Order: sequence, then structure tokens, then C-alpha cells
Amino acid sequence: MATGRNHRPATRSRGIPEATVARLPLYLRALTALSERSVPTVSSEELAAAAGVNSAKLRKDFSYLGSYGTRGVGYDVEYLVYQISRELGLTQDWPVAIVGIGNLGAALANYGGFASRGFRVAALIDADPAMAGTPVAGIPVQHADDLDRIISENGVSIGVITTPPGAAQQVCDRLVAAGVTSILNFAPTVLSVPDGVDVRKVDLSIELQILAFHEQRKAGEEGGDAGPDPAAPPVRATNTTNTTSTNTGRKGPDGDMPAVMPA
Amino acid sequence: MATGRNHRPATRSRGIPEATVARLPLYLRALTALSERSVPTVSSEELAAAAGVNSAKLRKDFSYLGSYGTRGVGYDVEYLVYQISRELGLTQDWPVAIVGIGNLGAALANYGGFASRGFRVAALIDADPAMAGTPVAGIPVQHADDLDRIISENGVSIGVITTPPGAAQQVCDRLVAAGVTSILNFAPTVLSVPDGVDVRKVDLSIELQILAFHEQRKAGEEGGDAGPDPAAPPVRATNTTNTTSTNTGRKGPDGDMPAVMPA
DNA sequence: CCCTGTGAAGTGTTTCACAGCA
DNA sequence: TGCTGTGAAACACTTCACAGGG
Repeated sequence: MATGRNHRPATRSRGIPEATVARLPLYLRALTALSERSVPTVSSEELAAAAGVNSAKLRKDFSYLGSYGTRGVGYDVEYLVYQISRELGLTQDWPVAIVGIGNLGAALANYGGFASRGFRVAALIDADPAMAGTPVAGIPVQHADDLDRIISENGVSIGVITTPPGAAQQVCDRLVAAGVTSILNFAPTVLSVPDGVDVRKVDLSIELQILAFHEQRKAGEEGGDAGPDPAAPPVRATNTTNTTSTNTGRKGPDGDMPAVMPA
Repeated sequence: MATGRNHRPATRSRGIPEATVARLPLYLRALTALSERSVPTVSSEELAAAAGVNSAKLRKDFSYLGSYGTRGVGYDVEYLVYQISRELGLTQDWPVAIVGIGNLGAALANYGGFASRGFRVAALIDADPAMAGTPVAGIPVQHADDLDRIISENGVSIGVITTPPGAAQQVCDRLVAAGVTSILNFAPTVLSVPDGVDVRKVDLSIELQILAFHEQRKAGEEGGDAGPDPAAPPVRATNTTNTTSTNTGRKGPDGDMPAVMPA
């Protein structure tokens, strides 16, 4: 999941389990849909179905927020929408900056659901001088040289990184230095950040590989047995030598790097 | 995490924990980088650092795959790359179809890391007739009417959904009917699928909401205490009657309760 | 002596099942 | 009666700590 530091390492009372937090947005979405249809109340069973979880889990999750339901009846939709929104911090405005306006960055800038819930695309930043000034999704792209100023002037605390992997750590460092404390990373790179900064990553290639794993299982299964057992696995190198390994000097050798991002 | 059915509900021997499977791609990426730099062996400590996990976890993870290390030395990079690739099913070709060629779909089609490891964009599909024939990332877009044929002709078992949310379930149903058994869903919708079909979702808006939650905590914390405990939470509707009608009332005593917004 | 591999302990999450309230 | 809220059991995952092989 996230790469960042541990959140609240088993701390004080008000602690909502991370797994629960991750589901709240799901509940909120389902509730919002009900709200739009003017449904006044909903049972844990119904809501759970709409959110794609089971009802025991949902009730347990809600129990961490407080007792917001009514026995024998269910939950008041509007009330719950508000409580969850507040818990998630969506009752305030979150200016977001997107760094790296390639295909993906542009797609995100155009993404409607972005602006919807308290999130506002406050700035688009790219390292290509040719892009500066060009509007994407109605917002002019600004040059990376001004990153620091842009972040502080807009009070951005959430940054989205959609740069090529070679640039991600550097961009991350600059964002953090400028005051960003939450990062959503789309670059296939492990970011290292100081304590107190949260990083979440979204990685297409990892998701596909996980699917491939299960897909392979399915295929191997139906044939009865005789799974994929490749003729001859490469022999393990017996060779020992080397040491050094020159730690990970940052600076990627970003040789080629396709438009968006290589593996 | 995923929305799909439970994977292997506590089943047979060869079971690698799901959490481990989710990390294998991370290890693989780190190992590939080492391999490119011709590093022959790596210790659990070094590799763990490169992958952003701790070494005990990494060793435990590898122990599920078998004993591929050498005590006192570490792991053979090439050998491990091969073993993990095989375990993940990346030694075979996975034709993938992307449905919904908007901003995001196009970004994914252009995504380099996509093609890299066994995954191949076999088809782009969109419902807009105007797009049919237009090449995106060098691949001509095909019309959704032919979805069935396209999927079977190309032997696609992994589908990527990047349609608007309203179309996602329908597209999903059609993909499944055509033989797809793994779906990567970018639409902010809960998909329901029959048993045996895996769904993973990638949801920008959920990730942002999770970040906002933690961000809010940080903000509330630095003031010493006096956490966010709003003077008085909005009153719960006591009204059992009603349907329809303005359930707007609920303004929070703490003043606002800004309209929270639809999906 | 270094570093892997792994039991065992610790922590977090899900599910069960039912008491209790509207 | 119907549905929430929640202890307690079951399960999953992580971390510890060290035995043991190279």
C-alpha cells in the first residue's frame, strides 16, 4: 500500500484503523449516490452491498466513528455523509499540485472526480519550458523552476507526482522542502521521504502483475495439474565477487524513458 | 484493495500470502535495476532498502517462494529475477485490452512500462464511432460493438476499464462474457463480477481522500491538542416520516457544513 | 562471522454471533 | 421484531530473535 511512514504507530484513543480509513471513501461514494436519489435511510446490509463489502465489516467500521445508526432502522444517509466527510477532512478545501504534465498528468488534470470532493487542482507544473503557459484543463502549466513559490503561494499540502521515474525523487524532495506533506506518486519508483510525510503510490504495472499472478493460477488449475514448469530454470550463478555496489547514488540514468514512464 | 472475490479462500498448499504477492513486483523492479547495473548478488538488507520494505519482511516473503538465497552471501540477482518473474506469470505473454480511450485510456496506452513485462496492449476499444480507426499510441481504436470478437480473437484475459463510471459495469459484463477473467478498473465504481473473476481497482479519488484524512490529523495535532472536535455535530434527523423533500436542513452548529458534493 | 530462513510472538483485520435498543 | 453495536474468536500479516549453513 503506502510507502510512507507508519501512521500513528499504535497511538492514542481516537485511532481509526487504517483499513477502515481506506474504506470510508467507498462508503461515502455509495452514500452520496443514495443521497442524490433522496433515499433517507439505509441499512448496513444495503449500504454494504452498494459499497462491495460485507455488512459486519461496515458496521464495525462505523463503530469506530461513533454510534451513528438507529437500531431497527439503519443509518440516516445525509447525516452519515456529513460525518464521514468530516472524518476524512473533506469539509475543507485541499489545493493539489500536479507535477509532470504528460499524458497521465493531463488525464488527471481533466479528471472530473478530482475537483468534486474538496480537492482542487491549484497548479500544474512541468519541467518542459515549452509547456509553460499552455493551458491544460483550463489551467496554465507553470515551470518547475517556480515550484517552491507555487506550492507556498497556493498553500498546497498535497502533491501528485506524474513525472518519469528518474525525476520523481527529485521532485518529491522539492515538494517536501516547499511544504508538501502528502504525496500521491504515480511514478514507478520508491520515494524516500522524511518522517511526517505520507506517500501513497498508484502503480499500474504492479496491479497488472498481481492480476497476472492470479490469472496464471487459474490457468494452471483447470488443466488438473502439470502447471507451468519451464524446462530448465537458469542455473544459479556460483560466482562470488564484487562488493562495492556504490549505494544508490540518486540521479537515475534515465536514458530513454518513453513518454509516460517505463517500468 | 481489490473488489473481486476472495482469492483462494484459505486453500491448498502452494499458497503465497496475498500481501507477499503484492510486494513481489516491487522486489522485481528493484532486482531488475540491479541486474541492469550488473550487480551479481544482493543481501536482504540492501534489496529491502531498494524496495522500501524491511529486511525481515523481505526474507519472509522470499521464504514462501523457496530457499533462493545463500547464507552468508545473499541472493543471486539474475536467479531471483527469473524466479519471481515465473511466480508472477511474467514469463508468458499477456495480451491486454483497454476499454474507454479518453484521456486516461490514452495515457495508459502510451504507458511504456505497460509493454515492458509480458504485458502487451492488444486492443483499444471505445464506444465513440468517431474514434474508430484513429490510432492511439500506434494502435487503431476499435468500436465497442466488436468487443466480443476482439477479446476472443486476441485471447485477451486481462481487461482494463477506463470508461466513465456509468458505463463501467456494462463494459465489465461484456468483457467477462467474452472471456476476460481479470479486470483492472479505473472507473470509480464498484464492479460486480461472477466468482473466478478478479477485479483490482485504481481509484485516484480514494487515494486523495485517504491522504486528506492523514493530512487533517497532522494539522489538528500540531496545535498541541484540542483536536478536531467540532463544537456540536449536526443534529441527527429525528424525523421518521418524510421521504423526498429537502433533507438539507442539517447545517452544522459549527457554522457551515459546506455542501459536500456528488461523486 | 555474516546473512539467510523460520518458529514464535506480536499486532492488525475480519468474521462471528448475539445482546440490547428503537 | 429488525437492525445496530460490539465483545470475542479466527485469521492474516509483521516483526522479533535466533538457529544454522556457507
